[in-house]
Amino acid sequence: MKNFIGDLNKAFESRVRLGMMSILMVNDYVDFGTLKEQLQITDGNLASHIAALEKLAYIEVRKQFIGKKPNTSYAATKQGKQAFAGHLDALEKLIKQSI
Amino acid sequence: MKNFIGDLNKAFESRVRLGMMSILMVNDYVDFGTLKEQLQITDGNLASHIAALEKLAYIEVRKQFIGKKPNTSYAATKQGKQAFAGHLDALEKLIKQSI
DNA sequence: TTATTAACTTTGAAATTCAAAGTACTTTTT
DNA sequence: AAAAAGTACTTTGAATTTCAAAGTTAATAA
Repeated sequence: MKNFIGDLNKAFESRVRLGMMSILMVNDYVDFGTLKEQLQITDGNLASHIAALEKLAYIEVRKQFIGKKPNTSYAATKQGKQAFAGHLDALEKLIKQSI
Repeated sequence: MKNFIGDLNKAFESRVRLGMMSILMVNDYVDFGTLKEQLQITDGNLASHIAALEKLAYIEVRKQFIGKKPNTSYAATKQGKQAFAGHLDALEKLIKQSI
């Protein structure tokens, strides 16, 4: 009976950030509006989760204009992907030992 | 790009409760001291997480004496195992779509 | 010029998590 | 017999986290 919870990354404990990273693992540059829609949260809430992941350098921001509209997009950094993969690893181990 | 975070169970967002349930999925009746040692938390903290899961009827309590020492043990209920399995399912989907 | 849109920031409240200390009851040690 | 220790808590309060709502900025559209 081993204990894997020590390998879980605190940054990904929240379901919102779990969802965000999951989306950003397979999509390069997803914009604010899309994230908001996918995660079904208010923009203030999303902005603060983004800030948390950005502070850890797990995601990066790209600001541009599409046509004449401002568009902010987010992508997982290499570090972010690595960290998230590690978290998923820990989750998988936990799942396996739970079966 | 589907979104699976809606299927995650809020009761299992905390790593402590995640760890507890993971232990109780494969071990029938684990006692307070063992859980405390495995999870590396204070007894007050453990007690409150236990209370949370008990309130949801995800775990049940058995109080007995072993020799002359009081011994309190916990087991996952059927509902608890079901709920946890559902949570792990959601996590697995999230993991799969993140690869 | 007023309204709208995008992407925030700020504020504050609610919820969560946690450690520390206290408690009750018993057993062990001195 | 008295003091110390163990088990399993409960209570308290503080720190952290999460969240929604409202306000902000800057640009565009009506």
